[in-house]
Amino acid sequence: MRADAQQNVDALLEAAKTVFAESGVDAPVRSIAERAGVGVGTLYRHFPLRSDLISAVFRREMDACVDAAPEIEAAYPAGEALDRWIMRYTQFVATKRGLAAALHSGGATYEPLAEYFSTRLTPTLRRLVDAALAAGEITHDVDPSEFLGAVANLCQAGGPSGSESAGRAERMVQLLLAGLRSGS
Amino acid sequence: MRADAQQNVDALLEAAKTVFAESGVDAPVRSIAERAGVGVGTLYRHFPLRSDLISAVFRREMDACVDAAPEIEAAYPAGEALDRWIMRYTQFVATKRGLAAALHSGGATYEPLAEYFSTRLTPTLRRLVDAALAAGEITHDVDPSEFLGAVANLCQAGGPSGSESAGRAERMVQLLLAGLRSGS
DNA sequence: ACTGTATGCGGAACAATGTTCCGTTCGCAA
DNA sequence: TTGCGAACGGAACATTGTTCCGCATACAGT
Repeated sequence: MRADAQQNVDALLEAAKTVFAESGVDAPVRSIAERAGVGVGTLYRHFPLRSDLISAVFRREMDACVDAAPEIEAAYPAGEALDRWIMRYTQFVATKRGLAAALHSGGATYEPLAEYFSTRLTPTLRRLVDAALAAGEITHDVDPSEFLGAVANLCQAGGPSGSESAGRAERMVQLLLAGLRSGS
Repeated sequence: MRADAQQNVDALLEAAKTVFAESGVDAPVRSIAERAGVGVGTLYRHFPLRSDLISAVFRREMDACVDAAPEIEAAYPAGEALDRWIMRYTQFVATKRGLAAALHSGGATYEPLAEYFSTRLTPTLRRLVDAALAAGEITHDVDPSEFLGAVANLCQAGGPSGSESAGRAERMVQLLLAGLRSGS
């Protein structure tokens, strides 16, 4: 790869990270290209699909989330470890405005993102749930993929008018976790 | 109101209902106008905000959901009534592709819709929850507005690749309901 | 150092869609 | 029957995703 190309890729990733944080993943492509100081053609050359750019930006943080699991597992009993990791995950998703929506848009556009998402995160949750079940700390099993999707959905901002989102997502996720423990 | 205007409003509502069911609430405005046999100008005259059209289309069904509460309350014990009504609500939201997303888009565009949504549904859930609490059938209180928002979010289609949505939303909503009953 | 070429660049051009505007039509009341 | 103002239709404009292509240039080979 030519040196200038690599430079542009880096600039694009940096710009995208900033713009996504500011305006969510639905931010206009042009604004990203502009902030990176390149033309839209350049952006599309390196990231033919919008999801490629999103994937590239969030992949690192997803991995960080996965990597946090082992130490949480080591430090806490199975049930609490599950809770703590899910809250860690919740905070990750909650701060990425529009990530959840993109993930669940249904369209094939975001398939690769969702694919990577599941591939990395699902096994981690599977292990945590199995451990908690074995320890008898939760009573219900769940499909990890479904659960991750559900939490991501709950993290979406907004809500019928009144309720400000501060803590809303966390509370609902905790309710979901509580559901894993309810009798029968 | 002139007779032809009323006719067009009806045609637009009918067309919108069909198109929304087919393609979700994000369907192009033109396609609705076309199906109704009117120009887009006419559509915008009667429904200046996109949300006005959506509101008008779904208002009736929301009301039906609210109206279902009393008979459910009369027929079942408080706890089960809560469950049944929430599942009724879940099915309503789940079949309206994009409704939840619109509701939670955050933008002021959908405020009136969300407003109406909350105004009608929140008091209903408040009553059901209070009754279940009083009967000791659930142990946690929740903010009705938050809970309704959470359920709507869970009803959004899709999910990280693998999981087909058949029953996914229902399962997660039931987990949420179970959370209301968990110890402490 | 020089040069030729393939790689990469920028942005104009195209397509889809929401929204506005205005000349024209037509329902309805006098 | 007639006149007016409400209502109509769709062209025009704005925004945004995506493609395409003429031009610039990094880098290998000499």
